[in-house]
Amino acid sequence: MSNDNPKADISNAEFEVLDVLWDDYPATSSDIVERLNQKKPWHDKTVKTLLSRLVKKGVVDFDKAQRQYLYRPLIAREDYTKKEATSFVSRLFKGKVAPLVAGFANQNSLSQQDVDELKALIKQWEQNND
Amino acid sequence: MSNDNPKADISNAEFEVLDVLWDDYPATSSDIVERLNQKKPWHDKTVKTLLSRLVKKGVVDFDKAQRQYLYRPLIAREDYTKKEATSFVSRLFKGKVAPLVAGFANQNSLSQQDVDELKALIKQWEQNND
DNA sequence: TTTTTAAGATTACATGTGTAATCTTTTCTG
DNA sequence: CAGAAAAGATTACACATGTAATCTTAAAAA
Repeated sequence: MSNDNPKADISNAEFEVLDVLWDDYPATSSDIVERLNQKKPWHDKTVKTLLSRLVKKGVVDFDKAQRQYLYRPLIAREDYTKKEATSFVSRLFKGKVAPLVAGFANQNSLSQQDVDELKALIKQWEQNND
Repeated sequence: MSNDNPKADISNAEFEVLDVLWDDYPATSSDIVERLNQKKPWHDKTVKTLLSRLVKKGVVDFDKAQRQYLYRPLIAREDYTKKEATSFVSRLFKGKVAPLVAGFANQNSLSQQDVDELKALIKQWEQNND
């Protein structure tokens, strides 16, 4: 069954499942359980429940392969994270990213690599907006 | 009653209340309701409930002034947003801010001002980490 | 072929959350 | 002073979420 308009929010636990699914798919529920168990000691029944909820919410779908299901995400990780980031920044920082980055900076959570990447982004941006 | 270790998560609705409280405090519940109503059509009973929950969670406290309460936050907005941002970025972007900013950039959500601020942050950072 | 197993479906259940309504008590108002 | 209004406390209630256990069914094993 497919759902063309993914709705509803994805809960924290559901996100963890989606997260490992994004890493590599299609995947069976056992695959997913196994990957999750590298990090979270979740019961396989729990993971199945979360998968079902994701399917019901229209963000994951599956194809049947014998008696197992092969799950795959219906939304791209980048689209999801972009949307979430936008809403997060809008809620907590009035839509401005700089203050968020400032928090990282004054917390010593910025690495040289982060800074290099930010500089590259800025250079790129300036080329497009001269 | 005061609670020295603010625990528990702040829900979305609770955050909205805290958000306007941060804007100016101490404030009575009516003040808060009024400010919120600039944006959200929330019933005053609803706001009271949210305030109570914030108090119970130890993130807001109050002093009695006659029969009204004067509410004030027990945590600073900056501390809260910093913590939330860290956990958000860690969950969705493996802890790296740059990819988050990249999402904004390629979505045309970066303004000249954002870029200026980011450049200033970077300059600052480089001075501290030469 | 009978039995065991394992996949997914269904059910469970406590706690959180959104969204108030009602209750209690204390001050205004007339 | 009696009644109305208003502040906070308590109660309500449906839906979401975390976290599974049980049920059903089909496939694999003996």
